[in-house]
Amino acid sequence: MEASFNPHAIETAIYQGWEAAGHFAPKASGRGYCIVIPPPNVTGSLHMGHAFQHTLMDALIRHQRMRGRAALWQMGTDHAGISTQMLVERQLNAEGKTRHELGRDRFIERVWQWKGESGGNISQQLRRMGSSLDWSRERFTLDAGFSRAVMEVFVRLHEEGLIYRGQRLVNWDPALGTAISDLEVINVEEQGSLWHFRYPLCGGARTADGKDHLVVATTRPETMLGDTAVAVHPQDERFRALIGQRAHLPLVGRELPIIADEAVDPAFGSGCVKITPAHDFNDYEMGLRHGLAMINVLTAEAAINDSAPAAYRGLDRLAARQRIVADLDALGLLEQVQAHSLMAPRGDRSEAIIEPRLTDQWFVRIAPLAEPAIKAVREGRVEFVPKQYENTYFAWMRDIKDWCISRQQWWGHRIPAWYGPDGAIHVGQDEADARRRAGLAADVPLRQEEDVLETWFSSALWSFATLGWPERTQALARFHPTDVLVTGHDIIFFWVARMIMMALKFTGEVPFRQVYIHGLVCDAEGRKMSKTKGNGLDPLDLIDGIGLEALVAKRTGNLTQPHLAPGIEKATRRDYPNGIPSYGTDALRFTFCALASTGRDVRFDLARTEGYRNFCNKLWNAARFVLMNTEGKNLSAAGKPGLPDRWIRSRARRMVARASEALDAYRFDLYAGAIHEFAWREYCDWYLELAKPLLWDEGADPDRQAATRRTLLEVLELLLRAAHPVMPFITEAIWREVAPLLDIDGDTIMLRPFPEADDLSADLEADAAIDWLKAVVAALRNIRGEAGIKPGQTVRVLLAGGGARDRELAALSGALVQRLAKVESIDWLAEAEAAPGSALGLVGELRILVPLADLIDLDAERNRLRKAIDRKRGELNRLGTKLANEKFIANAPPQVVEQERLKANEAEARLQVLEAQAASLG
RNA sequence: GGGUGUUUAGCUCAGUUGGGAGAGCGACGGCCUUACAAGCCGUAGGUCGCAGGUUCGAACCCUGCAACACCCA
Repeated sequence: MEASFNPHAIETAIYQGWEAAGHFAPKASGRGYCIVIPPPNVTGSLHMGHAFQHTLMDALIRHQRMRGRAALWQMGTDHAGISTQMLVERQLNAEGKTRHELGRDRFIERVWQWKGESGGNISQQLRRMGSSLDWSRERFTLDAGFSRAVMEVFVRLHEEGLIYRGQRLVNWDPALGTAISDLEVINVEEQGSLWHFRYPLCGGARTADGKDHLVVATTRPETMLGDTAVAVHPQDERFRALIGQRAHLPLVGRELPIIADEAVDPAFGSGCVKITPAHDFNDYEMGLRHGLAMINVLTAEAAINDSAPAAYRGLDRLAARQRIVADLDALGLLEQVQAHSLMAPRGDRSEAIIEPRLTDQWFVRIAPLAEPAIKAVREGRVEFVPKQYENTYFAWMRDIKDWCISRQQWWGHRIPAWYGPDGAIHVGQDEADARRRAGLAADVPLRQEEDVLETWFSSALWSFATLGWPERTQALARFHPTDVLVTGHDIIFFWVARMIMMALKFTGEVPFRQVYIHGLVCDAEGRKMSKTKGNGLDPLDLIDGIGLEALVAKRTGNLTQPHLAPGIEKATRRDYPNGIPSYGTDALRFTFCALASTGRDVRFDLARTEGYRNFCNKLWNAARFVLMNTEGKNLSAAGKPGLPDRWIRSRARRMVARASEALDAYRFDLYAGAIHEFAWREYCDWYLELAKPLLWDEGADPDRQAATRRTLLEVLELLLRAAHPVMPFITEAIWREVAPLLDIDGDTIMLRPFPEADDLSADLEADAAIDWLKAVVAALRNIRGEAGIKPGQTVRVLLAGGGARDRELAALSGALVQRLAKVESIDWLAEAEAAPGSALGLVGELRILVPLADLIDLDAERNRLRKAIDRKRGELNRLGTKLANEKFIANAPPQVVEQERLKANEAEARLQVLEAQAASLG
């Protein structure tokens, strides 16, 4: 083995070996265990969120695979309708072309071509993460089988009346030229204005205070072109008399009815509201209630259309806004303009301002699907981890709105509906099917719907369509419902909820039994990592390392807002003055696990990754040590293990129990902690050090030495298996060296069993003995450190006090103590013998004395004692007050009181010893 | 406006049914001890956001407040 850990030398080759050997496929027999990957965008690239969740999923899959389950991690990618189409359109634009010039078929061809070029990117990156995905079953939301599932679902929902087409007010993205769903709209607080306009009253009517006009306030003046009413609150005395009268719509010349509606807030603005049913969601509802006309005044590009007066036609909405305000002002109808902050709706992809717009769209009638999905969670058939997120889910599901599934786009599943010459709609799996269902002759001309389905419609089928549905495949029977879904809280509504609804509807089963919701990956300042903010990191850069200039170029290139580049560059140079060193996949994975506590967002901290890279190196070197001391040596199993051997096995049992429990509870942080603590703090810090003196003692019993060598190997091998789910590469590399020495069959650790705590026994005697030894060594090291005794210098030790148990343990472990604390001799002070001037350490009743002679600085020792005495006095004070409290004695459970008494006695005794020692030093 | 979460050592975070505050990193001091200086040994550092309450006893339970984050309208 190389002298230090070098991840590059091992990772790629190991992964290729696993893949070539087919180790990622579920084994033929055994109970199934399945996780479906949240499908990454097919042309996307790996970001920190992916790296995070794939680490967790891979740890779960590897753990279950090692536990003997037929573990399937189902791979697949998403066609990502809007973002992929946007990307390709941008490429076209760069060439000076548009998709419309190309036409639908050639455009789609072009997207497929792009998928062919860049679609392998994400797969390669997932491999670099060590993800044990079953590539042989890889699916794509637009592949033939999946598309069939999508068509099947659409047709059946339509047949049952759960999909309908209708004219509704939807969120319209003018930049993309398509409707989008409520979830794809992000409301951003922005500074705007509130314009107050006068609408003259018709027929000489007057307000209660004698005005001949009403005042309406709006943040979007241009929509006034589509006003069809003015509304007031029915109880509002100021306007009560005007209800049923009419107002004059300036610039347009229409007369608007004045209506009464409870939804009007009399306290907002003037108390009168202009109503534009075709361009505002509240107004739309009111329009339906009152049977108002709905006048669409915007084109698909959000310019003013021909329903408006000629003066405004063709103007962009913002230009029209200026013109209208100016014109009203000129007419003396602009009463005032107030600064006003408002929540502006923007498209999550395009960032364009969304316009509510009345269009024909396809919808899923969602309430009948939501009901069983709510029930499934309430009954615990789907369980959220952490449980908290169930409330989020319920809240959304309870007042869920019908789901707009049509998109005016080309890249996606084209809606399987055909229009007859009479405009009638015929739905079927394909055109022939539609004809057959409708009983149409072959010569009746049909025109297919132009719209495609939104991406989330197909992803909603992910749990079962990836497994072969609508065919009744073996995979479906074996792996569905899947065991757990691992995903971020940002897509509970987009995806998790919809999968639950669709799986219940079409398979009668929940899609997964548990949902583990992890946090989002944020930067050191706690901001969500994102490309546009330039604060993201590429997981591969952490694995491979990257120089500063390359990092700057990467972060500032391709920004959607190029003006941010200088700031990003500055921050990058500040945060990563030397670029990023290479940490390797295992260190990165370990970091993610260690940071993944209870579903909260994680601030990614490179210092942690560095620490875990060091941990990898530690493990690597421990293995080198073990191999050096075992290869070609006597490994006979004849000898009896010694106390340290028994102790480390006992500790290993505890580690395995903690690790398994943590993984089962999705506490990846506790799992990582259990591995880290055992490997470093117990196996390396203590066990290897305890093993050295025995291994290097030429006079030692060969069988005992062999027993220790075996223990070194066996516990290391066990540790590797326990750690494999989180650090697959390094554990595999080391395991291949270690396994042959133990005559273990098999060529990969990933198919070896995960350790079972029950296979190891707890050894209380060894635990106690080594605890004693550690305490004695710690006491000696403390004396040495504080007194400034040179590391190379040996000391003599006298033991005094203590009981029979201390004598027994000293006899057993004295030699080890000598070795670990650089002690040349240990002697017991006779009962009556006076102690020489010494530094003192206490372990229970046992006094550990290091005779001063000329070794130590007297002042340093006085100081040390004083600190110990102060600490002990403080403790005794606290206990004293507590025990003097009659209420405590009366009310606390007797065993607690007893426990406190014991502590007080012990503290008292120790304090006396310390004080006597202090007195003896003068 | 409604909801959820967070607030513990300089930083990032643990803290399991309420019973003497922990880890990693960083800091400080000392070490090239034949696996590892990506290491070893030792040390220091916290009014557990604030204010009340329940309790013999609160980081933990209850109430209010504040700051921050996210979700929804």
